[in-house]
Amino acid sequence: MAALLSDFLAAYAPFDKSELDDITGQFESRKVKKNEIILTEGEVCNQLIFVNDGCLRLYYVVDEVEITVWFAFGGSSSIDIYSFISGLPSTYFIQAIEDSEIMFLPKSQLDNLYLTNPKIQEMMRKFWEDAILTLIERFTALQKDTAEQRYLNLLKKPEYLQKIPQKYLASFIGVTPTSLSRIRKNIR
Amino acid sequence: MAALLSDFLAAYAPFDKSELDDITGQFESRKVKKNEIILTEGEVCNQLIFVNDGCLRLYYVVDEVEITVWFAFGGSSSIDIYSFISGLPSTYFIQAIEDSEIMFLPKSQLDNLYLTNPKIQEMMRKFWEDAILTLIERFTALQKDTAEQRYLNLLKKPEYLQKIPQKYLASFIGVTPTSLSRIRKNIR
DNA sequence: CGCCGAGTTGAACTGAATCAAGAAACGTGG
DNA sequence: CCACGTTTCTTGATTCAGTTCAACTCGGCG
Repeated sequence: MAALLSDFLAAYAPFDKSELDDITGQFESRKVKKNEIILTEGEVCNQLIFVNDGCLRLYYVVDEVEITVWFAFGGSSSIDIYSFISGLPSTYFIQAIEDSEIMFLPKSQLDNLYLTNPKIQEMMRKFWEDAILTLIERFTALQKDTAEQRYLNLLKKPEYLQKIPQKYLASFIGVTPTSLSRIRKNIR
Repeated sequence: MAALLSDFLAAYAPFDKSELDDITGQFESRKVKKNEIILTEGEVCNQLIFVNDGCLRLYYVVDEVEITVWFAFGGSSSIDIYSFISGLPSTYFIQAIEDSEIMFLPKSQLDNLYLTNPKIQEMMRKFWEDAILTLIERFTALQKDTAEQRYLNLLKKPEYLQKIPQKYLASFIGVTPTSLSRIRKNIR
């Protein structure tokens, strides 16, 4: 049923079966269509969003141009972390790249869980630790790698190339679609 | 005595006085001279480092060139977060920019604290949340602001300009010292 | 079949890097 | 407290990676 989500949570803290059932039972499930917007700029991201199946992308818009910063595939989470933590209105959108099934838990409910089960603190601590490692990797890549190197690294993740249109991948690695096209040409 | 550190910890979880004394008592204190290296590339960063007084910088080296990624003033922490979390050897150096007094807590001791006081989980969760907000802000600035805008933002933090040599500030905002010099020229 | 969005390609442009040389600031020892 | 050497900062000339704008091609879908 919520096996993927259970596995996801169990990776962060030593929950037993009944705890996992209790926690996953508090998530609500929802199906979203391709291109549907799950979070809009200006809203507060006050839900933990977990992708059961499909793929979401997180992006922001500057001067009419969309900058994609993250993709979430089945088995992973998709949140505007900044808004979620700070409680401030989001500057991001979350959109389904394909028909997807998502599970979400309101932050208010998470706050309750903090009080009832101390392992939730540990889970979220480790969840954030994971997020930090990813953020630092991306930050460093942006600072010290060339666009071509960043694209070569992307090639190691075939699921990205299969599912995600090139125009989204471009801003994800920090270039324009035009440049990404040229990078691909050079590599062949 | 360890008042700064107490305040720092208390900002993250509702510790009472005796808990704070207990925790801060487990930190060791050390004085370091200007230019002294506290963490070297290749070492694992297995200590929480808190700056009591002075200023440290975190940087890495690519092709003989130093890239500074963070400064820590008195009252804040200075860790290679990536190595600390992952347990992998660090790719960074931590160096004192001026004579400083630091306090540090080995990770093994932090792991013990996790077991003895559940509030420590909460503290570290919120500590990471803080770190994430900072990381995202810097990531976004690097992606969407021009070098000049990033410098203008730096101007809002006078302590940076006072204490930190320009050559360190340059890579911190993602440009070469040469470019920073030109940016400053244009602004006047 | 025709259209429309995605991707490619070319030409011109631009922000920042690089390389090199000179000026200013700093600190260390006499 | 000054003099000298070293480091930091500035400035100029050139190069380069990546952007911008525009035109064209391709492929899928109504």
